[in-house]
Amino acid sequence: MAGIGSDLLRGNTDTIILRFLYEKDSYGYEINKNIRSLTDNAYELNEATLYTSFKRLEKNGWITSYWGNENSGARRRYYRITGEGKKAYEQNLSDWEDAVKMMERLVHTDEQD
Amino acid sequence: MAGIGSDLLRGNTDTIILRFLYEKDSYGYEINKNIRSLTDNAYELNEATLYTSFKRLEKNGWITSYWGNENSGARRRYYRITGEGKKAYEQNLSDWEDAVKMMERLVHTDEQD
DNA sequence: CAAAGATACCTTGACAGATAAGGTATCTTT
DNA sequence: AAAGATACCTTATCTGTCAAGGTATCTTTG
Repeated sequence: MAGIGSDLLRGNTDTIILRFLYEKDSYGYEINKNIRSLTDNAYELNEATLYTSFKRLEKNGWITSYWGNENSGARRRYYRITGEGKKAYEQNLSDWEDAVKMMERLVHTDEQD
Repeated sequence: MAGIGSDLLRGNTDTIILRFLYEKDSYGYEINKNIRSLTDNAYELNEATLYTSFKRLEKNGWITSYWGNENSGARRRYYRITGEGKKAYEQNLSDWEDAVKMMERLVHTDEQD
C-alpha cells in the first residue's frame, strides 16, 4: 500500500503471500484481507502488485493455481504452495532476518555508538 | 551490493548514507568503506546507487557538497548533512522500525501462531 | 426492479531505485 | 612504464510497485 512501508517492504511481497499459503490454500482477496487484519489496517497489497506476485510465484514453480467451485458469489482463483515454494519461503525469511541485522549494524536503532 | 539484502534494503540507501554524514562530513568512497567494515564485508553500495542517492539527497536539501582540498591522492567531493537532513534521517529510521514491526506481524519470524 | 455496493478477478502504462558496464583523472607501487 | 589503488561520474537497462482502468457476479437498498 502507499505510505509507510511501501518502499521499505519492497521485495517482501512474495514472502508475505507465501506465508499465508503455507497455512492453507487461499485466493487474492482473502490474502489481502488477512494482511489488513494482521496489521490493523496499516498495510495491504496493491492489487496490481498482488497479481504480479502471483504470476511470478507461479512461474517460479512456488505455487500452483486452480479455480474454486463456488456456488455463490464471485469466482475465485485459489493458490496452493508447492514444496519448492516452502523452501523459498524459509530462504526468504532467513534473508530478511539477515537484512534486518545488517540494518541494525548500519543505523543507530538504539544508542550504542 | 548484489546478493543478500540488495533488494531487501532497497529504500534504505538514503538512510544509511545520512547516518554516516550525521557523524561527520564524508565522501563516497569513505562511506562505502565504512559500510563494508561495519558489516564485515557483507554489504556495500554499488557505486551507481551511491551517486544516485547523493544527487537525490542534495536535490531534497538534505545534504550539501563541496570539493575537498587534498594535496595528495585523488580529489574528493565531501558531503555535509543539513538540519532538514537530520530530521529526514530520524523519520526514515522510524519508518524502517515500523516496517520491521509490520513484517514481524506478517511472517513467522519465531513460532507464535 | 433498478441502482449501488461488495466481492473477485485482470491488464496496461508509467515511475523510481538499483545495477552493470562503461568512462576519466590522479597518485603510489612494482 | 605498467599495474593498482583512490576517487569521481554517466548511461542504459531491469525489476517491483502502483494508479487507473476494465469485467463479471452476487447482495443489499430504496
